[in-house]
Amino acid sequence: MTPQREAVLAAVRSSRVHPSAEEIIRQVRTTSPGIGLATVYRSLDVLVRSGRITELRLGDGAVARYDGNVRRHDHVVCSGCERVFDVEVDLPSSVVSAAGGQVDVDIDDYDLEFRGRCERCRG
Amino acid sequence: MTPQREAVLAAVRSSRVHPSAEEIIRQVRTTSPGIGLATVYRSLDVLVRSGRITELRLGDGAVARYDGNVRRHDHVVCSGCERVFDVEVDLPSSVVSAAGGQVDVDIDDYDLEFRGRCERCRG
DNA sequence: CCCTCGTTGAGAGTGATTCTCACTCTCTCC
DNA sequence: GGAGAGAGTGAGAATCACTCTCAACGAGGG
Repeated sequence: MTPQREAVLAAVRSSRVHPSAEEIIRQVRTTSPGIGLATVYRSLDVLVRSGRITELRLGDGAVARYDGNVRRHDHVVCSGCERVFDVEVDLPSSVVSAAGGQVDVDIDDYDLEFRGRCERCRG
Repeated sequence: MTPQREAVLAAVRSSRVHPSAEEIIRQVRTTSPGIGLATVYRSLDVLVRSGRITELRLGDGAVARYDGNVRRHDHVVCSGCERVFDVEVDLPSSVVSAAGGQVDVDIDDYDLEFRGRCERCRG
């Protein structure tokens, strides 16, 4: 762990908004002004591979977002403002086994993303 | 609907592999050799907006894939070969309402993606 | 000290997608 | 049975998020 990687990790962990790489670099540069773009991307990659953060592809999937919460959880995305909220729901194992029963794949994980309108974006 | 859009729609509908734009253009050019790349992307956009096909972002989300099956269904992605399989599972409405109970969002849809290893990629 | 090796920052490169623009086609509407 | 308007097209440039390359740096071991 180099100071740059620590700074990136701290930025992801302290954010509540599932930040993109661009938001992370903006935050990190407030404390480490000289850090390079490539270093941030490399640090994110290292942190994802070592299980310290997770990478998310939400909504249209165009940009990667990062989550400092590595406990299993799911997301709700507002289709108006694209904000992302964490939720903890229990997917019955019968659902997973139902999926596994339909194709010859050993399922070991899943991603569940809900979509809707938040209170600000309704009406 | 122009001939180009018909050709793109036919290519997506006839494919069983959730094709990317690149795979679609390759297929479409076998019957419409002069079609341009931009036209294929524009046609895909029109078809998605009109609900005739759906766009998927699976796995790392780097490339968009398209699905001619617009009935609600979910996907299993092999983490080895990245092949995508359709499954029809029933997410209990209690799961959706549990998610909706945790955040102030009116949830109207969800995406569920399973990951695992297919029979070819095991071992 | 000095060497090695991993890491860094800058900037070029990449791949998927989108934009721009001149051109064409298909409709009206005289 | 043109004329003009508007949508759609193909080619190529542009964009965007990200990844690679490379020279320089820096900590640790001998």
